[in-house]
Amino acid sequence: MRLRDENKRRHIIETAVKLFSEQPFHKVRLDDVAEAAGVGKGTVYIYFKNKEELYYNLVYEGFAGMVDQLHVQVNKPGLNPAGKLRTIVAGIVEHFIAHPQFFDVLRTVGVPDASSSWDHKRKECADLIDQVIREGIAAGEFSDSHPERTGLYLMAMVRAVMLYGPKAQDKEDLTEHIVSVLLRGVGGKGP
Amino acid sequence: MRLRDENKRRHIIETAVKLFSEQPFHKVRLDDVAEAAGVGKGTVYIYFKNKEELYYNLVYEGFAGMVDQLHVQVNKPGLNPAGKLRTIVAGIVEHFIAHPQFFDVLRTVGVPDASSSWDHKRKECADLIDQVIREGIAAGEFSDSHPERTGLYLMAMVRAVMLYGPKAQDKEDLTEHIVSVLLRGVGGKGP
Amino acid sequence: MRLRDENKRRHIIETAVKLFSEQPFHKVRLDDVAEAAGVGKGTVYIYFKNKEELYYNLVYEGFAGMVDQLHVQVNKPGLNPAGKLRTIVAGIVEHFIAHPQFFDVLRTVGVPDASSSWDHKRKECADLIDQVIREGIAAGEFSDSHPERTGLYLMAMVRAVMLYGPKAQDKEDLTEHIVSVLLRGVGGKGP
Amino acid sequence: MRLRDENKRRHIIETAVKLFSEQPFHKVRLDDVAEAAGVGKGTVYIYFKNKEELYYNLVYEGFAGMVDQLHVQVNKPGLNPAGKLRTIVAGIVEHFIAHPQFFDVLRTVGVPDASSSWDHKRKECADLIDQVIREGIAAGEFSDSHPERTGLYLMAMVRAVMLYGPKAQDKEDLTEHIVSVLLRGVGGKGP
DNA sequence: AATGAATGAGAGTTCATTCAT
DNA sequence: AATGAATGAACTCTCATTCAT
Repeated sequence: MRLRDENKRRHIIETAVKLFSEQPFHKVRLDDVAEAAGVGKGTVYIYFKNKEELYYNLVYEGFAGMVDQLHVQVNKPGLNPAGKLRTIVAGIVEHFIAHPQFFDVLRTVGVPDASSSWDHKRKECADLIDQVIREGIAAGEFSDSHPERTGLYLMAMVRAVMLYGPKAQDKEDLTEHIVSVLLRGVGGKGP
Repeated sequence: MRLRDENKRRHIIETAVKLFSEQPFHKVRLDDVAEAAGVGKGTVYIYFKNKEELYYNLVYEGFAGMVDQLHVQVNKPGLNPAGKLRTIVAGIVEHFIAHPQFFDVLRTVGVPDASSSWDHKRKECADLIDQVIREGIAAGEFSDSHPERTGLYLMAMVRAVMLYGPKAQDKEDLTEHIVSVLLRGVGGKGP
Repeated sequence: MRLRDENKRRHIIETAVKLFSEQPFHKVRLDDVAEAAGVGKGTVYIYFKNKEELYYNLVYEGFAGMVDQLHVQVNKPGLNPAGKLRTIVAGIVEHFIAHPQFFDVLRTVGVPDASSSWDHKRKECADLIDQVIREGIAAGEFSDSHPERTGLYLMAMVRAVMLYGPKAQDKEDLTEHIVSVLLRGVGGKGP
Repeated sequence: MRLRDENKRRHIIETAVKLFSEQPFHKVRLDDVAEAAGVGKGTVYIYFKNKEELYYNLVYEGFAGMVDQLHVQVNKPGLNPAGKLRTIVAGIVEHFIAHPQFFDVLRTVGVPDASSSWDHKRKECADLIDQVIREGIAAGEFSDSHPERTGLYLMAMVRAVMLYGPKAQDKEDLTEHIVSVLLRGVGGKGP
């Protein structure tokens, strides 16, 4: 499994993402992946040990890219906790509007085992949100008895809307609504 | 596919739920389902058209049972909108603590296509929440620009905590936290 | 509910013997075996774990049948040691003239590992010969410093002639020659 | 397929002999041969047309070397027919004790087709023995109705002991025993 | 109705061979 | 000449589905 050409690897992954988002794992044939990527079937096996590993890599790399981006965006100076939260929500929303297949991919097979680097990255994302909330609590702006859960909530909310909500969503509107629910809840008097 | 023996049908479904919660769809063999249920392979095909249909039935029936229960509980007299919301959250949390495999099933395969009765039931659940929120808005107690999304949020939040949160969760505490985030958000000053 | 059919098993084995005798192991495709036997590919896997096991069974059962026959024939009353030796040689020669593929099969892949039941059966055959020779020695008719080797020699001699000798061999003539070499060697004066 | 570097060719063959003696033909991958020989996979194809040809060459060259040696040894002056026979047996035994993989190779795959130069060389060996026996017959020392078979017997006897006999064999003892069986048989009274 | 032996399309995977470098 | 990444035909094997009993 020598990786001569990192571009070819990326190309195979990107092709596979497309296919796995259209059909569940067991209906995507490796032949199709190879053909769609314009490489031989054996070539896929040079870059990935097997079909599962291809799939896990594809899931992981997509998600990891997003989380890495979030880190950068959140740490830009001049953001208060609420601004950071909005930045995170906006980042996640943006990412999944740009890559609508991603949640589909997660949906069709699920997730590797809990000890995987994938899970680690998801935790990293949850921790990022957790920290922002704790920062807000420390600043006296937030109040949350379980910030660690709220990170999970946030990701789940985006996921749910992306998967089950109406297809065309206004990016800003969606971000605002999630941020609003997260910050103020629905239990206030109307403005 | 007329169901001769409703008990046998239920038994097959319950056995299948267990298997599908442990492994992804494509790794559960119909042989295994039949053997675990203690029936012949052909018998499964008497009750279900094929593997997919078995799976969809199993997902649907679990979810449908929960939604039907929610309807009953929410319509009990003497509940204000916030109380209804709490009832719904508590119902969903309770159901998935009692049937932890159910979300695992959802995780490992995903969901049938959008036109299915399954989706219809999910919409029914979302609508139930939607109505409660609109009721709250009408009563001047809630404010939400997109109540239809909030139904999705609620289900997603429970799902996320169940799947990715720590294993042992206190049922009341979890319910309270979700209700609290939903009603007041995290953006308030601490008490 | 059809029952596992021992006849079908035998039929598959016999078909496979034919194919394995015509081509080396790695050139015989399981598809061909199934097709030639007139059964589905999967059926072969019901009766045999995999291609290797099919092959080993086929080798073993052919050889075991011969050895069992030899036991019977040698123990017929009224045979002196030389007669027993002749009986064994005749038996082996006869068997491999009747089943010319057998040695071909052995030739094309060789033999399973030393601990197998196959090896055990070969040893049983060698021991049978060994005993006959020791019997002859005890009776003062034979003399052999290593009777255990001579069993190997005998089988090898038949094998060599069958594999590398001229195709059409006279059964009696061949038997006589081998017996003669074994009993008197070639180092005597002509008659 | 012009051989640039005869040393490299020999090195590949010797490496391959080792691998083919450990596993049957279809389990030895050309990758393994190349890697074990420390050359690129393509390099093997410079020296040998394909895997089969590599194998045949390896079998042939090993055997041819032995036969050529036998010719030399047998034609040394001062040997009577029995001495020549003993020389041949000793030569074959010696060769296969020195190169135990060789028979393993024969065992694991068998032999190319009958028309090959390999078969020719085996015939040459059998003829050598045949001639010695006929010489003995002419000299009134031997008697054999089918000397052409006896050549086959001799080679087969060595092969059988090498493959299936106990691992550690005394070279002289083994030679003596084979010669003794060949010359006098086992059918004499003890000394 | 119930069964499980039989099926065979098609899956994932391997590996001898090629060929651009 | 030497290489090893790339190839894809062909492999072994699986498993959803059928159907004779």
